[in-house]
Amino acid sequence: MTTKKIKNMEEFAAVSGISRPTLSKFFNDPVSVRASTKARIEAALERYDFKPNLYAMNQNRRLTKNIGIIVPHLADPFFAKIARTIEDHIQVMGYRPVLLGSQGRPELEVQNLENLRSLKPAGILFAPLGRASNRGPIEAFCKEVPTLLFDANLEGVGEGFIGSNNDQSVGLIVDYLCRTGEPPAFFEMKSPSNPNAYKRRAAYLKAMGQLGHQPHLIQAIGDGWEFEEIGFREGMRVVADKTLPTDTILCSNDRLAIGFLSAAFESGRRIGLGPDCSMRVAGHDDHPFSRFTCPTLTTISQDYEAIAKKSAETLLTRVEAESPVDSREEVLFDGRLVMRHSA
Amino acid sequence: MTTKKIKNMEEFAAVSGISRPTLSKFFNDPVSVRASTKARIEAALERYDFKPNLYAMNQNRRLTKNIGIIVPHLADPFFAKIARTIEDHIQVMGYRPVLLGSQGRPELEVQNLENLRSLKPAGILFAPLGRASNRGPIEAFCKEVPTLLFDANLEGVGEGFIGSNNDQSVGLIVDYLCRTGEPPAFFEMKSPSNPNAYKRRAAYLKAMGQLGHQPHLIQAIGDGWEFEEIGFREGMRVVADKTLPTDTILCSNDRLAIGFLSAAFESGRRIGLGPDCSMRVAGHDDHPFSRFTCPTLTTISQDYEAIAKKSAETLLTRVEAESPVDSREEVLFDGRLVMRHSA
DNA sequence: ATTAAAAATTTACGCGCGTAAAGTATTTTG
DNA sequence: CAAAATACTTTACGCGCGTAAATTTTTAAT
Repeated sequence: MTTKKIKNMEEFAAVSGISRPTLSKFFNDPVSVRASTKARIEAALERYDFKPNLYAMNQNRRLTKNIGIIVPHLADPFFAKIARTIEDHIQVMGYRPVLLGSQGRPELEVQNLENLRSLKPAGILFAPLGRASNRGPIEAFCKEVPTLLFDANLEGVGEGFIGSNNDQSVGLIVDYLCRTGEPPAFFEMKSPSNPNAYKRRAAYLKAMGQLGHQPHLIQAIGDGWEFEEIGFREGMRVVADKTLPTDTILCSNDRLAIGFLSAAFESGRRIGLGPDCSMRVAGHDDHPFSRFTCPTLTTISQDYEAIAKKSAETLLTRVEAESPVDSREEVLFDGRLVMRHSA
Repeated sequence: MTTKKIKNMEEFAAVSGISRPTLSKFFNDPVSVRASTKARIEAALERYDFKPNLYAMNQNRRLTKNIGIIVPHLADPFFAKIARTIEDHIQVMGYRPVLLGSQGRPELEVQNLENLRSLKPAGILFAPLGRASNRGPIEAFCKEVPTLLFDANLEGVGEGFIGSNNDQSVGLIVDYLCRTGEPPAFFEMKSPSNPNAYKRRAAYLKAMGQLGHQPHLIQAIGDGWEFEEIGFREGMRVVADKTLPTDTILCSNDRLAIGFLSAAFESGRRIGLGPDCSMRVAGHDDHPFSRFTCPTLTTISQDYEAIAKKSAETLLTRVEAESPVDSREEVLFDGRLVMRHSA
C-alpha cells in the first residue's frame, strides 16, 4: 500500500525490478512472458498501481487492441442489447471495445468508420444500415481493416457475416400461425432499409407457398427508423380495412408490431387468442419490449448471445491469425418461437 | 485530386507551405490562426487529405478535446436518447464525445471513470447510478477531472448538476390528475436506486398535502433496473387489490408505468378516461415508448434537448475557463404535461 | 552436468506531435 | 509612414512507449 506515484514505465521498471522492454511485452499480452515474471509484475502492480499511457502505447504499435463496434441505432433497444453483449465478450477476450451508433444516417456511418480508423483498430464488428449504406467507402475501409458484419449483410463485404436465419425463423412462425388459425398476411415496409426485411419477405412468400396458401403483403410507406410510428400509422389503416383476406398479421419486426398493436388498441380492436379477439399479430426479434406489449407479443427470438459470441470469436480469430484468411465466412443462427398472447 | 499519401504533419507542412508548429496550432484549435492562414490550410487539406495521428496528438497535450459521457444504462431508451443528444452538442462545439454505459453496475461505473481517465479527457458528463454509486472513487475522480452531473445528482460532487425539476413536474401532474378525477396514489419502488425517485416521492407527498388530499404510496419491492418487470409484477397485485383508496395511479417513472399497463391489460382491467375504464395511470419522463403503450401514456415530458444543451455548455464553459470556478452550479428544468389517453 | 533453447536485459533508436524560444514577416495602430 | 503588436517560421527538445539487435541469464532437455 505504498502507492507511490509512478510516472511512466521506466519508473515502474525501476521499482519492480523488471526491464522496460519486458514490461512492454507484458502489457501488450500478459501471457507472452514467463509465468514467474508475470507473477512478479502483477505483484508489483498491486503495490504501485501503474497504467501505461494509452496514447504512447498505441502510437507506434502496428496494431492496437481496439475493436470497433458500430450499430445502426443505439437508441434501439435491440441494438443496444446486442452491442452490450458483444462488448462483454470483446472485453473478456482482452480487447478494448469502442461502441458507436450511426443514428440511422449513412454519412454518420461512414464518419464512424473514419473515426475508428484513427484508433488503428485491430478489427471492427459492424452492423450496417443496409440498403441505405454507402457501399463505396465501406468496401474501401474493409480492405484495410478486418471487418466482420453482423445482423445485416452486405454481400461480399468484409471478413464475413454473422446473423440469423430468416428463412428458418420466418418459416417457423408462419407454420405456427397456420397451424393455429388463419394463414398470416405479412406486414412490412414497402422500402425497408434493412436487408433482413427483404430476406423475411422472401421467406414469408416461400413458406406460404410450401403450405399451399395464398400470400398477402401489406406494405407501409415511410422512411427512416421510426418503425413504431410507421407501424402505428399503417396499422390504423389496416385494422379498419374490411377487405383483408385474413385475421392474422405477421410483422416483419417487433417494432412495427409494437406500433401496430398500439393502433389496434386505439381502434378498439381486440388482438389475441381469446374468443373476444378478432385478430392475431406476431412479430420477429423478441425485442426487449415485446414482453410488455398489450397483449404480449408472440414473436421469434433471435439468439442474441450466440450471435454476439460468434461475432466476437470469429473476428478475433481472424485478427490474431498470422496469415490473412481470404474466405468469407457466413454463419446464420436459427430463431426460436416465443409464444405469448398476441397470436 | 492529387491525393498524394501524406504520412505525417511534417510532410503536410512541406506540401502546404505552412510550418509544422502553425499546423499543430491549427489542428488544436482552427480559429487560433489568422483567417488567411486557416483558409490556406483548409485548401491544402482538400487536396491532400491528412489527419493528424490521434495518439501522437494527445500524448503530450496537457488536455485533450475528449469529453466522456457516462450514463447508467445504454439499453434504456431514455438514456440512449439523452446521450445521443449530448453527443451531438459536444461534437458541434469541437470536442470528441466518448460514450460509455454502466449497465446498472457500480463497479462498472467506477471502471468507466478509470478508463476515461487514461483518455486524459477535458471533462466528463456523468449521469450516476445514484444511491448504488460508489461515492468514494467518484469524488476522488471529480477532484482531478472536471465533471458535471446530469439526470441524477450526488450532493456536493462535481462541478454541478443539470436535471429536471421534480418538484414542479410532479406537482403539475398531481394537480392535473386531481382536477380531472380522483387524487392519485403513487406507485414506486420501495428502495429506488435513482435519487430522482426520492425527489418525486417527496414532491408527490408535498403536492397532495397542498391540495388537501391524503397521500397513498404503493411501493414495489425489487432491485435492479428491470423496471418494466417490477412494474408488471407489482401491477398485477395492485389491479387485483380491492382496498385501494383511489382509481388513479401515478407512477414514479414511465418504465414502471409500462409494466403496470401491461399487467392491467393482462388482468382485463381497462385503463384510461373512457366510461368503460375503471382506472387511470400516469407516468413521468415521456419515455420514447410511452406514445405506443396501450393506452398511450399520459406523462411528464422532460426537456431532453434543454438538459443536453445546458449540460454540454456548462461543462465546456468550465473546461475552457482559465481559472477553475469553485462554485457548484445547479440548474433544473421544468417538465411539461403530456396528455394522452391513460389519464 | 552439459548443452541447446527460451526468456530477460541492455542499449539504442524512432514514432508523430506538443511546445518553448528566438528570430522574421505581416498586420494593425496612431 | 513608423512603431507596436500580432502571427508565423526555424530550431530544438521531449513525451512515453514500441521495437530491434546484441548480450546475458534462466530454463528445459539430453
